[in-house]
Amino acid sequence: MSKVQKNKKEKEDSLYTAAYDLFTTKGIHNTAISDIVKKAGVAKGTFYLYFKDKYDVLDKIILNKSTEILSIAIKKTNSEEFLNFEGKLLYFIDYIIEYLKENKLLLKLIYKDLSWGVIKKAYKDYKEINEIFGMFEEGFKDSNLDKEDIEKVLFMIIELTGSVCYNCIVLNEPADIDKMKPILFNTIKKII
Amino acid sequence: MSKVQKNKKEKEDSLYTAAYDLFTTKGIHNTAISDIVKKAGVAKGTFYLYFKDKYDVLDKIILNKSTEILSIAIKKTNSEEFLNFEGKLLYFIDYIIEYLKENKLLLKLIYKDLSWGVIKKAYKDYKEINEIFGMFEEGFKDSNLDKEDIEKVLFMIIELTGSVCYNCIVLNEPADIDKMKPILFNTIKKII
Amino acid sequence: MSKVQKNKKEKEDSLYTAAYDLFTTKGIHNTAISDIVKKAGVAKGTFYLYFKDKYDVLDKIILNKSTEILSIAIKKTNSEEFLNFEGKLLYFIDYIIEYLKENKLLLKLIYKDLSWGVIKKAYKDYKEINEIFGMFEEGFKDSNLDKEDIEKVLFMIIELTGSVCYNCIVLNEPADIDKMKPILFNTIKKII
Amino acid sequence: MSKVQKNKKEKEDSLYTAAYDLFTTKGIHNTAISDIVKKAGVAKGTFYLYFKDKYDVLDKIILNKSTEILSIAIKKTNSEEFLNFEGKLLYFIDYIIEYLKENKLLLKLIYKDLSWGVIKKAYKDYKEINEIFGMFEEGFKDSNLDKEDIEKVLFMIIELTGSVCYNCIVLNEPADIDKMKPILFNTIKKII
DNA sequence: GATGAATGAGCGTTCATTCAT
DNA sequence: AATGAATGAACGCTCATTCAT
Repeated sequence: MSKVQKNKKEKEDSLYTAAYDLFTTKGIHNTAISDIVKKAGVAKGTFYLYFKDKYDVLDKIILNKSTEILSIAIKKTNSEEFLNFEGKLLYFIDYIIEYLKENKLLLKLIYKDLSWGVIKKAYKDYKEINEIFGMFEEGFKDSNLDKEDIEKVLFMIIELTGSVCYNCIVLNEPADIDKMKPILFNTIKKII
Repeated sequence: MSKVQKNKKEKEDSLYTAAYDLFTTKGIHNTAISDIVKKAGVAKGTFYLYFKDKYDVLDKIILNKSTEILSIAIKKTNSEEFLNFEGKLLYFIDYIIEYLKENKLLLKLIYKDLSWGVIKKAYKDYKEINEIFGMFEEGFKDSNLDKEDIEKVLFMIIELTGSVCYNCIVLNEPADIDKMKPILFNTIKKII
Repeated sequence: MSKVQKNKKEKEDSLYTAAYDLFTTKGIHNTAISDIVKKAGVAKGTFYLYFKDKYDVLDKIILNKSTEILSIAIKKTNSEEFLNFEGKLLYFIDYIIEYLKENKLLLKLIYKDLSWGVIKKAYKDYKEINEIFGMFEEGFKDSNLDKEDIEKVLFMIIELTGSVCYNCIVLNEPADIDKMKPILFNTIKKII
Repeated sequence: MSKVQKNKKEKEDSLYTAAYDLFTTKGIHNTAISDIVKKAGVAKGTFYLYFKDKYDVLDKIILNKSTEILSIAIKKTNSEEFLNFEGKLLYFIDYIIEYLKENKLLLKLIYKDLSWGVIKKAYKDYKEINEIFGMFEEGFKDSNLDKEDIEKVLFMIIELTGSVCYNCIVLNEPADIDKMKPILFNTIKKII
């Protein structure tokens, strides 16, 4: 990588980092582009060399972070041995919950704008996300559900888990995440 | 009600209506207070006699509309006869889904800011919402779940239904709501 | 006029005056709205209560000033006695030339954006401008030209006079206005 | 011409062409230097190797194009035979009008900034433009006008023609150019 | 209670210009 | 000679909020 290329990468990265820090601490609404560039230590115009507007950075951050989490979780899950699919899935979900428990601000940021569409996009572009679908299909191979229905069940489990995480971790409603987990896991067991 | 009081009520109502119309059609972000007062046909200063700011109206609208929907649904459900609790619950949920299907813009508006906290608040203040909890507790009376756990299950069913409605009706992801319904109902059956 | 109305008029007038002064001295391109409001002694937002943007004030200034000049000139001309139409027309034109000679900056400002369309607009709205057309038609009543052709001749005389004024007074090209006048007048005599 | 010099010429030409295209289609105000270089396919810095700023290219374009038109018109006129000076002059003017009728965008671009000064400059530098003055002086040799007055008459005819072209072709005011032509030609006949 | 003119901080965005490569 | 990433002053414009009437 040339010196110029390296410098560009550094600027872009510092903008990402600054935006992420401000979005999570001050909120998206309260973060101005001038705040981001000030924190990143670059000129205002530089921002527009890399991003269209505030929501452009946000979208890219959400996609990156979401993919990162799922990627780590699936990698970790695949490195372990399980008796059955149920155990594997619950381990995977538990890993994500524990991760988000430690990254409350990240959870707050990504949940509101994380949609099934984003996940589907990541699924196409990233090998690791693809593996989640693979794991899920494998787990359901003995059932009489077709591929589309399996996807719908996965969608519901993800949405349910996401909702529970957001409400319990961020809002502490209706209960603490640790108190909620057994019920959630029980529910997921019933679903699959 | 005196003439003055009636006039006040009219102004407040016109502000509510104008705000609701603009929020649903133009979006919250793109609606300014000046837009609301122009549409409502009142002076700018008048807005501040009734509301703190834009988000104050929004919160009140969400609370009102949410309560209204749930209230209608529970009233309708109570006017019918059912063989068992499962049938009753699914009828109740189906009614809400069908309602939101017809009111896509409303769904879009309330979902993003509808939290368990709002529902809990409505539950304390409105008789009809209270009945939903009553119906649910009644349905679980034979199980060995305590009151808190029952509430958690209800919470999950509501969150799951809300997520499915938002994704399928507003975003059409991962499938049309009518294609998703059987899976959702099946899942709810498994949960209870 | 109420106090509020008077105050509004004052603000608008001060914006007009400030804009005119800056446009003529610094040029349109080099005048920012912040300059105008600073000079006018009002807040930035106040500008937008009265005008759409910089070019909105400009258009209105051009229309006002143009109408004003023509209005004064026709009034003055009508107060004098003439042997024939030719004398009357040349007096009218001479009056305008002398006026613009004393108001070089105004000439510079209005010429570039003064079009026949603006004059036609003023002709419909202002009684005095209308009289110019009347005077012209009266002068041509013995010719065999129809109304439309008379208008075309008037148009050419105005354009020619305007061009000569701008070039000779503002740019001093190809000669001083006083040296050019005889040729211009001679030409106009030939035209009518 | 060396390869390097050829390359330089190519770059400069592509900048001219790009600027001309953008000025005529998007307008001068709405064309940024970044637009020009993008269209020309050169780097931003390269622009400054050839031009001072946006108005530098503009001035050069106006001078080039104006000279080009006049040059073609005089060449064409000189290749024809005429009974008298009047016929020759009107042919010359008509040629220019027809040319501008087909090049509305060019007319729009050059008119606003085309001054007698530009023509005088071209007259000194370009042989063909010089011939126009020659033709004119030749045509007036029997009158008792001195050289300076002849120039003034020429100036007025050019300004009048220019005004009529701009208003009738670009703005369609006060009439279509073809409807205006007879009156214009008649007027010019009267002037000379 | 109701008004709406006035405010001005603050926003996103542009773009001519520079200069190390 | 050519590049194009970086700059940052400057801009137009918005809009929540105030307050004299």
